Amino acid sequence: MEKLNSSQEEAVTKSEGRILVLAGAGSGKTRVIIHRILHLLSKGTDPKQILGLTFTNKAAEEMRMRLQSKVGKEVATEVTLSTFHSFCMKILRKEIHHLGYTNEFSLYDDRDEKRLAEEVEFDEVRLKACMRAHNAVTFDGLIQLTIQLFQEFPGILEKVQDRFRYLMIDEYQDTNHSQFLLAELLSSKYNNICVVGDDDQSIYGWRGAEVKNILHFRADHTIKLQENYRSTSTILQAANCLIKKNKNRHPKTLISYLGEGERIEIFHAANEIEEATAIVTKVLEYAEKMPLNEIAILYRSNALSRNLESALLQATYRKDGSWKRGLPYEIYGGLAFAERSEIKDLSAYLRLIANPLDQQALLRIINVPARGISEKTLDTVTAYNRQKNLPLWNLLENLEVTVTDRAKAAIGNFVQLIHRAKRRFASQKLYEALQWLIQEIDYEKVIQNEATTDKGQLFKRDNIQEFISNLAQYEEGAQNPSLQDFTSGYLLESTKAKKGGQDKNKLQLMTFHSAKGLEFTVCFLIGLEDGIVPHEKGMQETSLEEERRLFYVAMTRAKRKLILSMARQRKKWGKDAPCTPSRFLLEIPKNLLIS
DNA sequence: TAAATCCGCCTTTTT
DNA sequence: GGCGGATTTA
Repeated sequence: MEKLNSSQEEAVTKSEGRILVLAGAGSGKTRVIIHRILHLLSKGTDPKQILGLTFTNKAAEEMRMRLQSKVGKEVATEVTLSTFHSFCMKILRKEIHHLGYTNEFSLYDDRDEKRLAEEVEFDEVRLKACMRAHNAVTFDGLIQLTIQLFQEFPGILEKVQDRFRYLMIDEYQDTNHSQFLLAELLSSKYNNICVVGDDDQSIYGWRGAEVKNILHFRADHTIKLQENYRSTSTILQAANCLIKKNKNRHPKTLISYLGEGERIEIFHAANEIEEATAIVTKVLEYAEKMPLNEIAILYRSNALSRNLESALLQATYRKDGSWKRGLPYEIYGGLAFAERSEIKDLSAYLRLIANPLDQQALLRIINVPARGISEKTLDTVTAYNRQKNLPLWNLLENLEVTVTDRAKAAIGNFVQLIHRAKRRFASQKLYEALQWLIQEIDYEKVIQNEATTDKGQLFKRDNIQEFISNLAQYEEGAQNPSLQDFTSGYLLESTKAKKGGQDKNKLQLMTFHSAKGLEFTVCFLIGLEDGIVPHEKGMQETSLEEERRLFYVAMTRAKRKLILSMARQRKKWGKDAPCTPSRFLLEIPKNLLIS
């Protein structure tokens, strides 16, 4: 695949105007984006004027690497390739003071936001006022406030427009309303915007993504990339037939050049246990012909991995002349590093030290470890603070509420602690101050309390060490290291659980959703029963289309071999329940299947 | 204040 | 069947 095909060529060279590139699964989307940038550069465009927005850091990073290999590091770093969120974060850290926040604002994650929303009884107006009082911004707020900034201060918008004259957006089918608005604002002066995506792979509607953005994009030119370089024609035909049933889509048909390949296997097990053991047996067969990480087992929901995991642990097989027990696997979708309680606690301390208005951070750790500030005391204090409309922190510093003497003393100690911490963080290395803080508050108490097993405690301590060294690393590398920058970076860079050892030779297990963008030689799709695929809560007309797209995404991950499985009976919340095959299976032509 | 028990729910999760 | 959140109990 050295040369670009004709539609890829067209997508690369149409560099002016509003361009819609409908990039089917496996059609060389990233390659087109990279070549587009190369094409712009070859015409003498200043790399600083090119902006590529992605959804994930991984995608941004991959693009940067591929660009770097073509034009070298120096030019590649001049091109801005970033996620929507970090792009907006950079702007807001400079300009948000125009909107009544300070540039030290905190980033609230979904839980922080939810808790606050409950507090104000889901009153949007009060919520927004509270966010400002806390000097905090939510994920989507990063984008909404950037829009607001651009609308209220056209001068700032124009500066940004003049800087970024060529805009490219990856995975455009996943944009939500504010991302759509942002893209329109950014491109409205020079009118150069190229959006790349696949409406058939829009699977995040439930998170606010709007397929209509890509379905109704006002395009000067639309280019369809329909040549697939990933899968056999059998797999593609099946996927094409399935997705054709959707009404809301740009019609397209993927074509394969890889030959027919083998037919799709269908396997109907008696129950979920037998399904799992049968799959493991088949995996062992394929494992003799290829590295394990070219094989994936995909499922609709995380709960379906359980039986597989136990079957994998029990699997016995011969390798290098001796018998082994337990097939190595890697499972995606554990708790992200930043979501772990010990990391959230320490981040909350850092957030509070950086931004005393950050009330969610304050409330999270005011009694962690337990220091005698009870829920009741907190209730009294927060009620008073709402009534007086004072920041909670100021109230704590200047306690004028009737609480018990014990509580008063405890709060006084806490306030002193934070003041001491502030001085520490201002006067020594951040990571050293953090080490001091962990000792000072005796966080070990929390670990012993929360983790009952030795293993669990060890895990938490490891995570904390990891967190400290992350801070040290950050401090080393950053231009102007700051706590708020560090803590929000943690949320923005979804640092997933550290990938297991360097041994890449592990079977891959993940949900359909997490498989998007990946490919495997052999794919098993399991639990293909009505109620799971499509999910029982997604059976209405519109969500059914998204469920179908999700199944389509899952099918098109397979390069050479696709195996579909289901059970006649499956334990549902502890009880056996009969199952019927997924209605989507009926949409695959029979001649492509074997059972 | 913390432990113990109970109740209600159950998807997917790019930042 | 199992987890998180709420409520009760020591």
